[in-house]
Amino acid sequence: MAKGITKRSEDYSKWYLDVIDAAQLAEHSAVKGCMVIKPTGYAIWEHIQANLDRLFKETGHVNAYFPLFIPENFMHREAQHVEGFAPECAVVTHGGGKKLDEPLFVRPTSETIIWSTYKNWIQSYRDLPILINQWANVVRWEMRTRLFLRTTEFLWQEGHTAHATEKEAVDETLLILGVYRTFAEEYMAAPVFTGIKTEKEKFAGAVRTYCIEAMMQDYKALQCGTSHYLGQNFAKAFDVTFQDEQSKVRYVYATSWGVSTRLIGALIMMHSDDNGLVLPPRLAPTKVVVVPIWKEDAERAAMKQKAVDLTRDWKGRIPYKIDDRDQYRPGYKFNEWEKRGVPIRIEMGPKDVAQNQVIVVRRDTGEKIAVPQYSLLATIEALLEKIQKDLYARALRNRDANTFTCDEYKELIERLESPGGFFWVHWCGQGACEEKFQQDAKATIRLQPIEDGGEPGACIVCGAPSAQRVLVAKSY
RNA sequence: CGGGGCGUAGCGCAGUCCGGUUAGCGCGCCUGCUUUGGGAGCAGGAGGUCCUGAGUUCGAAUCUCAGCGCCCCGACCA
Repeated sequence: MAKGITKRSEDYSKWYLDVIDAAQLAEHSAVKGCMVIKPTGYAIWEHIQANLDRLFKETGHVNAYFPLFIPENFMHREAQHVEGFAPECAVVTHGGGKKLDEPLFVRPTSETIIWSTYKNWIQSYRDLPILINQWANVVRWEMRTRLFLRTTEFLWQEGHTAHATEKEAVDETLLILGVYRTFAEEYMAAPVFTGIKTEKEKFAGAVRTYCIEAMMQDYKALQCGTSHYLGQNFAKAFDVTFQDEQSKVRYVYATSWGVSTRLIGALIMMHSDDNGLVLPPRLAPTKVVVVPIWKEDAERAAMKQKAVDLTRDWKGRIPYKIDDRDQYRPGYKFNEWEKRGVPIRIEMGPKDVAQNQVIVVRRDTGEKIAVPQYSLLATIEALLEKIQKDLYARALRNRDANTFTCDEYKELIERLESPGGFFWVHWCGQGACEEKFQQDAKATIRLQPIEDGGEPGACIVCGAPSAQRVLVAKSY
């Protein structure tokens, strides 16, 4: 059916790239590792931005903007941070035709430039908390890139907050984790596991990294967002102190958190199918496309007019398009809008108009129903919500059906290889055992549960006591 | 950085081994006519630094040397 899109079962990786191409989301640029985000792809990002931005503001955050460039010495202030990020940074050595006295790092993340600024902003407990977010681009010189999932330059938001107490900072970290979870579930229709990264996987410079992890259709994990409790690491590195109510000088506590254009990759890999892009309605730039159909010239004008009349009161309620292009036939248009992921298509020809109805087609299921024109708007609004819920339910079923507990190491390695999935296993907490997953199956511990709760057991690798299970999977 | 593949029209490719007139094909694009309820048909047409540079030759997309770039697979990562 779908020309030009590789089937998921044949080559998942190729399918992913084909969907991006067919839906006109992005393409490779003249610069290695960097992509051009095309209007449709960028519109999805704008919807992600708009909704997250509102959630951030509802939880008390404000936006600001910090420089793209970071003086080299800032990067070196926090030992873990520089060790983690310096190898993948782009560095500017010349400007205005002259060699710079001090090289400037293109930000891979903004903790250092921001905390050097916060030092000037914070003297008293009355200056706290600072709850700032910025929408920005960052650069990480990755060796291997994939559209949306990992590009040299990518767009993201990064929140950077400053607090008087550890508790307040930890609460902030968890608050944002909750925001990310809500956004993933309610907007992306993406079920996610939340948890804590291992020492090996945590953010360079963090005390603790929380994350949301989602399962893609090929059963691999994708980290969709992170929220870091940074403790006093950056406050100490940049000497950011305040006087508390008792006039005592103390270091500030910090958090940082972010999601990126990678989320678009997650949307594609969770919901799309062999016919192209499938988008959750809440993030779809165009939610409904109306395709008027005609046979004769006389009908053409009438059908076009009918499409306009039909959608007259939709403005401001539903983003829609009328595809009345003369040069394409209906079949071509149906196919095109399927590839591009518009959640609902309305087919409207002379036969339907004669019966005061239209044909409503769901992108996610292909289901076609005849709907009376008088109730169309209400039907569509309800259907969009239903599609949103159904996509979540389908993704959840896929995850549940491929998430297992496992207690035999050999079996774990085999099953990770084929058919794959998420595996809850006991782990003793030692890095050596963690590395063994990686070596034997190229799998990693995606997260540890936040709450202790599960039954104790024995580490699946070494047999040492384990308090709880952790989630192991292959990942992007 | 290691392994593989590839640079020829907007896109996908053939031609290269074995040098030879005016460099082809499919898709897309433009014009016209017929079409239009699941990717239309016919006719005409536009579109090329054959990745770059040097060399060999009467003659190079094709041979030689050097360089550049991209994609895919691994190690690093949101």
